[in-house]
Amino acid sequence: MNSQELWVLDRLKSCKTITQLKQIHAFLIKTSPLRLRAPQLIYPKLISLCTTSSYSFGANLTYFRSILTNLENPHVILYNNAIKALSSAQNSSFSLEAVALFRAMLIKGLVPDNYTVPYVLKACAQSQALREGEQIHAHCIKTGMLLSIVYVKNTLMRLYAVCGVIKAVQKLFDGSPQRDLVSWTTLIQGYVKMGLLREGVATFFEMCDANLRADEMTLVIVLSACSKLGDLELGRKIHDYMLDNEVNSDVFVGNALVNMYLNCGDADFACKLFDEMPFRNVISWNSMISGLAHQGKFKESLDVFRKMQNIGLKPDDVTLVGVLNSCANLGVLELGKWVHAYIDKNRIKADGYIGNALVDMYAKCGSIDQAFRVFQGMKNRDVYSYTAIIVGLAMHGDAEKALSIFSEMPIVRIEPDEVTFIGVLSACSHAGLVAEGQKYFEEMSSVYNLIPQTEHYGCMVDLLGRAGLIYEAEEFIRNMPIEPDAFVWGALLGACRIHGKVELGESVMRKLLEVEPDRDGAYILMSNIYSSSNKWRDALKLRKAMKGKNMKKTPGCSSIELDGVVHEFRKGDKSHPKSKEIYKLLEDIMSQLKNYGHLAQY
DNA sequence: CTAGGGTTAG
Repeated sequence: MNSQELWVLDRLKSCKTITQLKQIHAFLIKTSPLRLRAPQLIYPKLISLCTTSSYSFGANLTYFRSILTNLENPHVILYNNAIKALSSAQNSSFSLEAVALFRAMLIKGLVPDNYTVPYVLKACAQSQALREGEQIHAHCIKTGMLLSIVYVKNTLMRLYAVCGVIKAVQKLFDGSPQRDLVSWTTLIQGYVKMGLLREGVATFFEMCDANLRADEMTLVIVLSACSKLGDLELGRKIHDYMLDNEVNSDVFVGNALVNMYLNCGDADFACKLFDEMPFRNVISWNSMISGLAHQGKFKESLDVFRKMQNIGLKPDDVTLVGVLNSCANLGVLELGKWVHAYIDKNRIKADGYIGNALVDMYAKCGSIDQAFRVFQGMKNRDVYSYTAIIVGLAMHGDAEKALSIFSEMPIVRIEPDEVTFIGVLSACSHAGLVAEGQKYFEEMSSVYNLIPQTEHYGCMVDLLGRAGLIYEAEEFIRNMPIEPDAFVWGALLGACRIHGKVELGESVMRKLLEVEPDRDGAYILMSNIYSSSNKWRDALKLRKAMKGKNMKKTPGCSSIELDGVVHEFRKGDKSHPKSKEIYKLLEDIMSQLKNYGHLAQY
């Protein structure tokens, strides 16, 4: 090899960009005796550049393909590398390109080996290309690969699992002579992905019975199933299994454990585990932030976010969605606005999850105009975006705008779902639009194939009841195809309160107590009905009857934000450091109100 | 050069 050739090879080694690579390529063709071997020399570097750095296949696909087709007698490995590289790209068109390469090599007479097939199947799974996957499945049956290579069978199972064809996953699993840990894990994953959580966990126990020992990956999936089930007892069982079998707790497992304990309601233990984790990543923090919010511990969730800020860990979009969710539920507009500014500053696009969370946050914090602006600024709106703004507008009493936005949905071809209709019906209810509400309720099933849930029946009872159509509301409940629950009876009792229906109220209260005997809501509403009809004696009797029972009280709770700190107040709560002064001020206000002739209502 | 892992809204 002469010095010029060595120089070229050296250049190739240190080449860092596609542009440089193309220059070397041009040089090779024009002046080097190596020109015939140019594709062979360029090709590996091109693959590695496309896979290791930010150079996307998208921009270089044509170049990439031209090199590959110019290779003389390309070895299967070259195709394998290309397919592997394409299969790890995010873009689904690259996955189809991987399938195209697979076809091309078959046409060239090359025989795909036990590496090619898992790669191309991975590409299919990534883009959920079920049709293409099925064709490759057929190829594997014909060549006998399916039976002889466990990798092939497992990646095929994975393809069907991500496409939601759980029956095909199970069939492959059942028909397989050798099942390793990956086969079992993929089967479990298939069930969990489909929401068949119990089946997934049952499969895990079957696996244990088959004397296979689970590793970290399997357990992460099983823990996430327990988390979604909210079954603490089951979750603890899995945790015990891990301790018994000395499963190594890496950051994935740690996160899954924290998440499981949070979603199953043991927040204290979750915090303890979180604190003890030797290594935490952004997902650990996200798990805490959204998990605490899931448990209604919004203030604690924001405290965790603040700690995350203090250690200087950069939040990602999942963090921000969680924080916005907590802001929305606490009404903490200031922090919500800060998140919005942060999003703008970091050029995160306010679309998808983030946009929807922003709309919801502004709506729940009372800035409906700002919510609307964000909604309008979103490029990609989905059913969640529409529902957030419709529910928000309904909450703010702007039924007209809520319904007008709802009427846009068919034009942009977004199907409303059950929650959208909660917004639509409550908009009608608050505006007294009885006929419209009835029309929408009817359309829910006749046009959109949605089955009304008790919440929707509750909205309808509220709609009729508020409008004073108490008899119609009762009739509506009698004709319900499902058993009325607390939602429905509560709505009717509320209507009795507004319209001073004492006798009906008494019978509705009994119904409400039948379905929800241990909550105080029915008593409170009824005692309010008595009080507002000046039946003080009855109100007092009811309060006394309540005291004798051990009722679950829905605690009155409010919060304010001051200089970035959330202060939370519960009924009878004296834990705030300035509690004495606060109560003193409240008393002052009450006595001043009295002086102005205001009578406390309850 | 092979397969299976965690967090996300109304």
